[in-house]
Amino acid sequence: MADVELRELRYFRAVATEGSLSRAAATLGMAQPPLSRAISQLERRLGVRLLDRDNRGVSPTPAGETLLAETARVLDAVSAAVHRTRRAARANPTLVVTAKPGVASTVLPRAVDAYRALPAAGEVEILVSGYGEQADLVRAGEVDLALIGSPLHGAGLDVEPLVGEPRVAALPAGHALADGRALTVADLHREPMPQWTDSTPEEVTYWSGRDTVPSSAPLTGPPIRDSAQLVEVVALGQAVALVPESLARANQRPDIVYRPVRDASPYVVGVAWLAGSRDRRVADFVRAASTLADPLAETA
Amino acid sequence: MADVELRELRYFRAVATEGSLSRAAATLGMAQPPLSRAISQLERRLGVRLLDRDNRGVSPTPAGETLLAETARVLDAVSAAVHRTRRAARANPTLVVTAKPGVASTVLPRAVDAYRALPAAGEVEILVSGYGEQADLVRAGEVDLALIGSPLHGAGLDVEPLVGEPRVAALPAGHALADGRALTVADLHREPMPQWTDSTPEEVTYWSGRDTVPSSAPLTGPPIRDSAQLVEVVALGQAVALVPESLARANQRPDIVYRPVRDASPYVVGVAWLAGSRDRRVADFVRAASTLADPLAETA
DNA sequence: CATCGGCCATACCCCCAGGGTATATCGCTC
DNA sequence: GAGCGATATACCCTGGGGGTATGGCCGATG
Repeated sequence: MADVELRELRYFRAVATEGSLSRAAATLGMAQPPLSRAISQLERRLGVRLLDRDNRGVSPTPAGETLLAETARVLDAVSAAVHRTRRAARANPTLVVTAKPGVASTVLPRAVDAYRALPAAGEVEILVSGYGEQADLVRAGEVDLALIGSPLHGAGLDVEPLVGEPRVAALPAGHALADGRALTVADLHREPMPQWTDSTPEEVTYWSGRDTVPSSAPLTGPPIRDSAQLVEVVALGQAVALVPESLARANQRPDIVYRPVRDASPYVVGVAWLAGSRDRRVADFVRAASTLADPLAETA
Repeated sequence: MADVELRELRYFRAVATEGSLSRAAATLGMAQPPLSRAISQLERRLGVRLLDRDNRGVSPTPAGETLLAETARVLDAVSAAVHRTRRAARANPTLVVTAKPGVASTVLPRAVDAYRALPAAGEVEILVSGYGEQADLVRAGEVDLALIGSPLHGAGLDVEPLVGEPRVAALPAGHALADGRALTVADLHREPMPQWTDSTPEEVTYWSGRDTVPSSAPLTGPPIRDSAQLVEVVALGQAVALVPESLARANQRPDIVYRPVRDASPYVVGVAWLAGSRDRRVADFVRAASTLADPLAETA
């Protein structure tokens, strides 16, 4: 019994995220009644009420919330299974490794070169991916490895730190804190700081500098999606930010000053792969990449 | 397209592990032809040949091997989803935490007490589980947390070390190394050491002491399944072993002597939970349990 | 070398679960 | 109370998943 099927989970996810059976049916390309039946059947199988219905739609019960989270895991795992199996079938299985734009042209080539120097090295393919999607690509099995930046914690991923660099404060020119003194993160806690959209609690803590120095001050500041926006809002005087030194070097401009922050944790780039992978080539790559490690990485 | 269904994965797993369509059909309680068709269909959907057939059965191709591994992940995730959802539906969701026999009566009660002392603490249920099945219970969603022993690495699990203790050498009375000198793991590498059955490479490395001092000497020694067997084979002079100090204290007997091993890594008990869990109670439990942490745990 | 036995693939049939359409029912709004 | 926008129910139909029978292949066996 309780032989849940993927179709039911896909349906449930659609319904729970849409908040409506009829809308979900539309996006699934099917009629509403069978969907209604399928969800009821899923509830019967689990013996659990998953949705509260009323006349304006549906909303997940607590049990439904957990099923929704678990469903994401399952569907990720399925997608990963399909991708990995297909990739494994190719004659010369290629190791696919990804990174976001900046890292892809700096750290990644060094790591790839280190791997290619191994006697047992195979083909490597580099995929440049968008901001924040590296972990998903690994989980979905579309890539074998990803270089990700701090904070180095991804659910379901194993991570090995590679290289680190200090973080510095980015201040609008003429800001009160820009007078030349060295700063501490506590100085920044009372200032508005940019908020990355869709960020996890860990990311919020890390980018606000609260990973080393906790603070209960409210988090304020303009929402941003990428580092170009970050530079803009700082230049406009809307916020101060804690940024990797390399970003500071790449964005020297008269309306922004950068200052060291003594007690900020460093920005670390690490290599991540699916937790528990037994793939020989993945292990080789990680080992080769680790030879790039510098001492700063320890403090991640 | 490529809408793989769980039924197909369950079938594939059965076939791949049985090594035969007809035997798998029997264990699945169905006839062989539909199974054959289902597998062919799965291969068509993936566009990948999964099995090599011959007249004496089937064996997985490399792609089939990866699919088999991925299938385990998927089915684990599904089972976890079902269990967690059902548990979440109960009125007062109980936090279920497990440990193997020894740990369940020593470290676990202390951790549970620390959690119960929290103002927001809820119900806690303790489940005593068998050797080596703790990680599976967490992955399958049957428990929320597990106390596991070194080596603290479980695929798909997050682990926080709690308490550690040194490991000592267990030697047959009269053994050449039992003359009172302090030992190093290198001394043990040339001796036969018990081999845990079904152990992962990490476990083999850890229990042979090769995690701190590598060695290429062949691994020899009698297979064992639990610590009672371990004590027996040492007492009989068939092997020497590296064991936690607490096990040594619990098994004082005239035909075994225990000796410190200076450079052996400690035995650490940690609390493990599903990687990336955002469950409030799980986080509370881990935080409460961490207050038990002692300095030795750092070296895990 | 003819036979047999085990195994997988194919052919063919049947039935039901999953999907469609039509409609009932329920709350809210105006 | 009429209308609207939801979900649930009733009923039908079809595709595919499962069954049985059988064919083809290969190695073992006398």
